[in-house]
Amino acid sequence: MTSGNVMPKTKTCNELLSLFSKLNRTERAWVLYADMFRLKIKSSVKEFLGFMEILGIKPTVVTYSTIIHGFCLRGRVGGAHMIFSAMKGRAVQPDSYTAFGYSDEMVKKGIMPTVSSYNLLIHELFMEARASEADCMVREMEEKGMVPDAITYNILINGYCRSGNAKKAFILCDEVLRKGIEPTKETYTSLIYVLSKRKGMNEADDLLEKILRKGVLADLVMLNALIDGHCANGNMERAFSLLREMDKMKVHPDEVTYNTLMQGRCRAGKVEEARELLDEMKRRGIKPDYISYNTLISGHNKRGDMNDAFKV
DNA sequence: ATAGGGTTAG
Repeated sequence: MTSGNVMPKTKTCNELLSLFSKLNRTERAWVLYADMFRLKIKSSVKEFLGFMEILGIKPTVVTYSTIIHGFCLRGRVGGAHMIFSAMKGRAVQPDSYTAFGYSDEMVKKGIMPTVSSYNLLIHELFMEARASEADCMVREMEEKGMVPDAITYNILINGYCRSGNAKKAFILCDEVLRKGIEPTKETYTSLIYVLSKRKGMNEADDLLEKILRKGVLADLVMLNALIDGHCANGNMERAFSLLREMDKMKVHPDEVTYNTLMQGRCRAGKVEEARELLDEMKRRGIKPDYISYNTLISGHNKRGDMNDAFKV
């Protein structure tokens, strides 16, 4: 639990604790020993499964999903894919990872991928920019009679938005609505983000209005993305009117909001006005970060007034 | 029980 660079989440800890509480004293000693031991060796997952086996605790699909997640977080993508293949009963290369049950033995033990396991892998494929394979995964799920859930769709929509494929993202959003799944505010943020990046500011504004009408509360990240779109397209008036709307909606702007606005003003050659925003954010108790200063310094630099750049 | 989620510079 303590090894590695990934902090366990509360729920994970609860899981381990509940596991722990089911053990007798000797077994607890073994687990503690295992944990201590894991700090000194690399193959912690193998060890963990090994001790589980010794203790007669059978891993479930959740155990393996948790392991897949851990591998993804640590960038051990190959391992993640292999465990998933093993869950599907596909023969995997008999190497060190298969030693403790990552093999087609899993199917015999009744370990089959769930929607959650698929979601893990679909997300991983998007992180690796392997969108078409992610699509195949969804089809594979559906062929097996599994139903993609809201999380599956959020992964897909966000993935396509990040790669700039707005069309595909909107098609998926329609599909979600058709299926009666309620998109979340994060889904809409992804869509506003992609519209803003693709200069579709009218559509982005319309979408925000539609969302608000639906009763979904606008939030900071969503509005920041929209403000950035307007700044990038030189519509500073609209950007600032959104800032005022934020205040009205009691959504408190943060350093990202102000950095975005400062950048917009710098881009328009209004470095002094951008500098005023630095004071304004300080007055409002928002702490400028390194991006705030970089933005102003490079704004001055572009104009060649190095003295002012140093004053920032 | 495990899984997803967003914004700013260069």
